Amino acid sequence: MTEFYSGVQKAFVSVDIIVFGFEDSKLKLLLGKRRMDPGRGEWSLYGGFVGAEESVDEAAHRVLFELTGLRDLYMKQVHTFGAVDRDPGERVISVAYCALINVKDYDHRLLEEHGVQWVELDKMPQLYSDHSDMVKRAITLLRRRINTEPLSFNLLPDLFTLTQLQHVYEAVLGEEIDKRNFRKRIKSIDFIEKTELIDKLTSKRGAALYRFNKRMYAEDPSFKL
Amino acid sequence: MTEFYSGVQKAFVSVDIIVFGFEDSKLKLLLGKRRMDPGRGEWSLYGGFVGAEESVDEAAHRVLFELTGLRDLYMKQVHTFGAVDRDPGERVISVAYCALINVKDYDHRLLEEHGVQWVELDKMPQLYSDHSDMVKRAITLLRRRINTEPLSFNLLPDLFTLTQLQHVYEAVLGEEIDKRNFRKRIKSIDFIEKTELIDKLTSKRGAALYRFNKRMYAEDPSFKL
DNA sequence: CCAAAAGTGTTCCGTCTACACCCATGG
DNA sequence: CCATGGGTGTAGACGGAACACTTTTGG
Repeated sequence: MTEFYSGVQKAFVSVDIIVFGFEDSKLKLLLGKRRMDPGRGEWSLYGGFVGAEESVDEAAHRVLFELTGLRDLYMKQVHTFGAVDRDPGERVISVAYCALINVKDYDHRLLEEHGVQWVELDKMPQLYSDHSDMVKRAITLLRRRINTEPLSFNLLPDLFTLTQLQHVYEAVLGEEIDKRNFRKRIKSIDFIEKTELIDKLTSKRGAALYRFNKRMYAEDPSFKL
Repeated sequence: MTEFYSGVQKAFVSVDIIVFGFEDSKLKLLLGKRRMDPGRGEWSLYGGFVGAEESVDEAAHRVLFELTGLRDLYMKQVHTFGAVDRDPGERVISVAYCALINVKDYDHRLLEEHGVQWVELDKMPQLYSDHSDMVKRAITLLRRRINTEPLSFNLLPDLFTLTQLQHVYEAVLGEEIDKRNFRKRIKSIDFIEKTELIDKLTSKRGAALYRFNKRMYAEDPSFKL
């Protein structure tokens, strides 16, 4: 049995996480400058190695927790990158994951601690190794799925206004959306609940706050925007 | 630098390939009974380890070539499976790929040589380890993409009738499609060319043979069925 | 001559899109 | 009182879904 595995080399397996946030009507991601070789000083995603006693998914959640201090965040596997020389040092195969978080939940002290910062997607610098490809894939995934899965709420606080929600869609899809058509569609989705609460921060008149009702969604998990 | 990688264990990385074919209006896949431990005798996908000097994608193509003797087949990465104990022997992380081939191109002598056979998707047995999950993911991927990417042609010969093409869609989507609506949509796609050739094998009257024009598609790669 | 598959249009209905004005309030 | 963002409805275009009969020919 061991003979069956012989003659094949092992590899390091890592996870790299594309963490998306949303602020000022812009899609942003967490990037840092590498503090270690190889690639010291280059812009890069946050990542880590898969340990011997954890699954790849678990590793991704552990690393995301390290980075954000948050658990149970929305995260999906994006793609696995396995070019021979993608890491200049050793053979490292990396599984990219995409996470969505509400920037407001993020403890800003952690930014410095991990040497990362929020960078607007539109102003993304060139990244280390194949990390730019990882981001590209993650965005493609987001765009494909945002209309068929209730992703968007993960980028917002529990309570949000319809204008905020619309801005999320506009930022992800990169195009403007008609306000009245958007709100019409939202009204037809019954697990997006209007609350009695009103947000007076962003407008003088005040805007109704809405909430994503997970239970109601779980009962009939279909989504079409 | 080497110190940076220390304290982390390496893992075997493998590829497993879900090979879809289409015959008798049915979607089928290539499955074999494992000839080796662990899991000897269980139904399983065909796979192999990623070598030290090849990328993961290259490994997938190499393994697919081993299995089919064919190159340049349509293949996409599906998902990476990394549960700690997914392989009872060693830590093996596996990247699943999905390939589409025309059964007619497949050399049937290879079936026995590799101990595999075409199994109807609807009659798929329980598979080794997490291979059933791999198949499930691959199908989800197929269904999502068949309407937005020109996949379907990869399951058919170069020349095909519209009825055959419709059967591919019906098999993948698992539902019947209205013939007139289907043909109307096909007519509006200009890179599906009608040839002067006629297929007299499946019907007495004869059916026009069509062809997917890759060049025309490459010029304007948009697809919507 | 009949069974078996190929081929062909129209109508209806629901959905998406375009589009402009009034409201409430803080400063 | 006015600037700012919140909130609302309708008409017309478009695309998808339903639906049945004629044609050809091998056996």
